[in-house]
Amino acid sequence: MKKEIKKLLEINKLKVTKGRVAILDFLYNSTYPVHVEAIKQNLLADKIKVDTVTIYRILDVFLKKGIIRRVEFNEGKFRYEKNSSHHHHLICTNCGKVQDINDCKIVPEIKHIEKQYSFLINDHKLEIYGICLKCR
Amino acid sequence: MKKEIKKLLEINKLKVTKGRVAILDFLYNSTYPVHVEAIKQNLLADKIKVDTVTIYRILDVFLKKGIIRRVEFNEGKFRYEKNSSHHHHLICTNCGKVQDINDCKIVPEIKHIEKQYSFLINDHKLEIYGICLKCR
DNA sequence: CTTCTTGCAAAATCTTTGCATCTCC
DNA sequence: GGAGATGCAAAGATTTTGCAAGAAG
Repeated sequence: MKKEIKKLLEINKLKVTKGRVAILDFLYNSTYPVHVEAIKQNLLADKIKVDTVTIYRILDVFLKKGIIRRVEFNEGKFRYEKNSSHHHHLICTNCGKVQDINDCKIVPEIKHIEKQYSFLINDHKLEIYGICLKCR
Repeated sequence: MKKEIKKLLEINKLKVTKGRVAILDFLYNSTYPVHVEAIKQNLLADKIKVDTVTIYRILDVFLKKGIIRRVEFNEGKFRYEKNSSHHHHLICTNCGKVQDINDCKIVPEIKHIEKQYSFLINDHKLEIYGICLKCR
């Protein structure tokens, strides 16, 4: 649904351009965080040519608007994902596959840490590393 | 205690050089993960000159031997820490300070995820972001 | 003395910046 | 038409590689 993508851009006072629509569409349909290179390849597969620099700039704008999130999985580069509800990640250390975990059950423990360490906690990330079913 | 550092190198069949001793000493006395640049500055403060390339290579060797660990906190560069017992990190998003959390109470939840998602889990990382006491 | 380690130079990656041109509203 | 977005070139930052010289055991 391209309409919803456009609406999302308009709500955020961003001009509707082919690059922004395509990137937002891709990120909103991906079930895990992706690299800039993966974004670029996906656009190319749809015959949409957008310079890498522009991709970075579009991602920056989305990040500032809070539309997306930026994460790192010890790979030396960033991944980007839609800023949906709080969730965590399962990462296969063999094939690199990333899977979302949607039910976070550690909030009580986080609250406990907040008290214990006198931190004002805003966010937390849980990454779980292992071997996926296919790679066994 | 430089002696223990040297012993650790010998146990791992690594030649004892001033760079290795100094870096290992620094990492074992730091209470949180540090950047390459911080390592370099620390060595310089002790009048120990080691090329940045050499620092990377020393860290690589330590990583392969399992003496240290490499982590990322969404900063676009790696941090390194001694490979001590399992623990997590509290990160101040204002001043960048990182504090270790030594008691991990989420293992039962990890076990549950392992079953639920059919992953063979090897490791997990919990990062908590907030504002530290000083920065409030 | 032999193997492994280091330094220097250079390159590879990923990301950011400057500026002129183009596009959306 | 004007503000904002893009492409291209170039630069910055972090990390890796090649090779000759040096140090450890």
